[in-house]
Amino acid sequence: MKQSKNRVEELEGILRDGGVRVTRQRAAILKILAEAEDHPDASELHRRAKEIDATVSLSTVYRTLSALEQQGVVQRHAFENATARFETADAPHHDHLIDIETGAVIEFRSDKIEQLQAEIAAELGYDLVRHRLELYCRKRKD
Amino acid sequence: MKQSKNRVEELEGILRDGGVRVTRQRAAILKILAEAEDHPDASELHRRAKEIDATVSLSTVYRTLSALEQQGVVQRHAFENATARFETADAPHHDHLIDIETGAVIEFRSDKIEQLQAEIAAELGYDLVRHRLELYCRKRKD
DNA sequence: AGCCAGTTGCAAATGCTTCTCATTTGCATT
DNA sequence: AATGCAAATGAGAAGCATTTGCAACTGGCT
Repeated sequence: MKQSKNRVEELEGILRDGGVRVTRQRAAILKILAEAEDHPDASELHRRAKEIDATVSLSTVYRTLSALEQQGVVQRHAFENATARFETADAPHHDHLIDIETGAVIEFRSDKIEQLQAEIAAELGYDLVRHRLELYCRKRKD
Repeated sequence: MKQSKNRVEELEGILRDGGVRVTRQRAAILKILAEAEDHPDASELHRRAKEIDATVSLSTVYRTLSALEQQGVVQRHAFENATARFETADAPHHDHLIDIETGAVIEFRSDKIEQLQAEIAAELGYDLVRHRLELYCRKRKD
């Protein structure tokens, strides 16, 4: 929260450097993204962004997310039968554990798994470009 | 191929036991699925099924696939920005490597990764229910 | 053979996402 | 500060894969 202003300015800089204009609407969306601790979808981002700038349209949210994705500052996730969800791409690579009861998303990282994946691809004669690993879980009851 | 007739009869038995009628259309779809060596999507299945029974509609393909999925004889996969693809659920569990140039799907299995996934979930206080692991790769050139 | 809930084909509806287009706006240049 | 213009915008239409409503059929048990 305290740092989100800096973070937003940093993101705006990345956009400008990439030749992408920083409009009022985009600034609002960036702020929301920088503050988000969860993995909101487009319409949730729209809902939140409208509180900063009521003129933001859903089209613009989608267009901005695509632009941000291309600039590499946002990542799009398509979890099981759900709409696309987004997060800023500042954190190092990680995979996701999804609570199938609440939809909550927990990030994790396993270097061992990362390495095994590359090995498997290599064995099959391929170079690993990217991967998707999602664990659908239920909170342990006991 | 030689065994697909038996396989189809087996699948039909599963359906009947599950209280699901085996109609002309469903028999055609089952045959196609049993013969498929790839991971076709709904419209490809439709195309193939129509060669056996021209009356099969795309709606029925979708409805049948849902029924089969519920009976546990078919698995649905939603790979990156693509339509859902299906395969019979007879083979033991495996994950998928997708050739990002051709869309080809290769199955693989790593007990080590399976085990690591369960460990990660446990560490985070969860029970792993199911998971999705997809490797998006490019064929090694050299 | 006859019944009747389960199935079907068709078309219309969905829901997310992208696109079209007329209008506005950022911002580099005067 | 005013100008020019490509980029961006809002609103709504369009796309696309998938689902659904409905009237007409049909498995499969009696």
